[in-house]
Amino acid sequence: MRVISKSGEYGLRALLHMASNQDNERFFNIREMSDELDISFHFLTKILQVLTQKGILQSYRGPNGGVGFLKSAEEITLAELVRALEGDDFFDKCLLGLPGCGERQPCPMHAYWMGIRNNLKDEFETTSLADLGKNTRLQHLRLIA
Amino acid sequence: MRVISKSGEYGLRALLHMASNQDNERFFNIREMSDELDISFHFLTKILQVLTQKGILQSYRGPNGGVGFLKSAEEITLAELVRALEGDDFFDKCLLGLPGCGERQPCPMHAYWMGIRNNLKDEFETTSLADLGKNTRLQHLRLIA
DNA sequence: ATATTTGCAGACAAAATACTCTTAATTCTT
DNA sequence: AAGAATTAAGAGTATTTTGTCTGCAAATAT
Repeated sequence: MRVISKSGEYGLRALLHMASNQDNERFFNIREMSDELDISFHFLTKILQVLTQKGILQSYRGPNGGVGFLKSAEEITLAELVRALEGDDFFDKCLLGLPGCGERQPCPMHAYWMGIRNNLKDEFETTSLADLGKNTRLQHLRLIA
Repeated sequence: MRVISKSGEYGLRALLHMASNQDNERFFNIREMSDELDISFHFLTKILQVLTQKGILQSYRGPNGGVGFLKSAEEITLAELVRALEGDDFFDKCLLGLPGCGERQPCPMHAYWMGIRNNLKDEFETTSLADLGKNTRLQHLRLIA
């Protein structure tokens, strides 16, 4: 079940890394992160750029530059992040890929799938990056292979 | 949420189409299906070939040839079909794509994601193609755009 | 038998995704 | 003011996925 794309995985990992740090206000050097997480620097840069454009991160250039949370990690839900990384329709897509699938013109999987999908959405909507980050730190969970 | 690939979508749609037919024993002409479902003939052929190789379908060549269920649609679970289409590890993959993620070396999302994943697996495991097909037929649900 | 219809198999092409490289813009340091 | 460090932006490359084409193999019909 590849729920998210490779760039989605990378973005999520990077932000979990940031959120697992004690200091939530801190700016993170992208090069350091790409080294630690073993993700291509330029590729990660691009992914984080998107998150900056979408108002989840802020960035500064120059020496000691980097990226940091714009909102606090408590206010960023997993759902919001995933939507930013994978597209706004992430939680609305038809399992069979049929355009315009919905209550009016449901596919055979629609009702069934909507239940599962909404469940996931609720879960992701009520989970903050801070939660996941704190857990990561306290339990020393790994973000690398 | 792109849970399944394009070829997975096509395979699922084709088999739902077959399962929604009254006659479960029938053989279906691939060309007719590709026309009705608006899927590339050769591409669909390839997808169904895989299902034939995996023992879900059987096929016959020649005039009036086609593909039909090997087991009855009652015995084919959605989980089995999706595994055949998307790979056996479909319900086991790490959300962050980390190899070897598991109880011993969990990623930050592991426990969380495992819950959601297993839920989906249970749902898919207890849903048969026949169920979905019957529903499709009785409610005239659409399998095309 | 021969021709026709169908699925099988593999090569090829196009599109999407993943990744790399180069240059520009910004910030800091001295 | 000059230079170094860092992110932004965009072009370019590689890999994977998706889709097409051509010929072969099997079954049927005549």
